[in-house]
Amino acid sequence: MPTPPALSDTEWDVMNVVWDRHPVTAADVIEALPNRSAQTVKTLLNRLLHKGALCYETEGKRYRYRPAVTRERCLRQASKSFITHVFSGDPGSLVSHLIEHHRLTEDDLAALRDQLDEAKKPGRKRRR
Amino acid sequence: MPTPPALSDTEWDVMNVVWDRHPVTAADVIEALPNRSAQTVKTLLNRLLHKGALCYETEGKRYRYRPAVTRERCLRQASKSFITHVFSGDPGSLVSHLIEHHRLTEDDLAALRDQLDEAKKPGRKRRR
DNA sequence: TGTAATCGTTTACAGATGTCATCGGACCTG
DNA sequence: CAGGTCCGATGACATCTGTAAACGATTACA
Repeated sequence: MPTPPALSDTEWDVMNVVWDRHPVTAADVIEALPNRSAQTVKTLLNRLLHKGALCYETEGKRYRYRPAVTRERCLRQASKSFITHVFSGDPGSLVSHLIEHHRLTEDDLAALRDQLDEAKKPGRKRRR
Repeated sequence: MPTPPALSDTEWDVMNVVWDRHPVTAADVIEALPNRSAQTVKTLLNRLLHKGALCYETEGKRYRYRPAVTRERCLRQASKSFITHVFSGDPGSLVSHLIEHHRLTEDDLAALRDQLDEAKKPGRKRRR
């Protein structure tokens, strides 16, 4: 279980498209990211291939890209790094900050309440 | 209200020290960050000065650094960017991810529950 | 059939990042 | 006073990022 490759902001944008709709062609990703030029997206796909975040099968001359790493693992990695540097390693203060400063919907809040109750249950296994 | 300067991971490490104990000398920061070489820390302090994140007063030949931007503003900025790219703009799913995958203490959970209750109060003003 | 549109690949490039070495001046110490 | 020390400033440098042009092969259309 090697560490998943670190992703830059724009690489996350690309990977999110791939995770959401794989398999995808370059054209699909380009269409999904109207803010970046087609060339830029192509470069990013290529870099992600080389850093092992993507894989592909050939379909005619096109590629059909797929994730080569799970979103889950990348999210953990990124969140951990973010918390370490930005929130001095304290996940609690990040959550707190989010609830205070980033508008959550009523549904979000309700879901979180449920999740907290769940997390509270005694005897629940905590992952290390 | 100009946008606060973007901070890199190592710059956050430095800024957190400054926010926690300002005013600080370079030596203070170097001591607080044993993982980086003294030279590296000095370079970071210099860059942070030039990008307007720090200011200082002279004390003899030393500098006494202070934050030139609030941690609050920088945190918002960084969290927003992180959510946008890594969590596709959905703060709720970040909070959810944190509760699931990043161990929070019982105190954290209790505090969050209180915070949620607070956030739930009807008629509470939501920021834009 | 030749020409334009597609694709992935390669090359480019400026700016950011992380890490340090070196430099010139002030200071202290013997 | 001379040599070492400490300080901030400056120079270096490899790598990463974001953005995109140029290239060669292939396909599709006129």
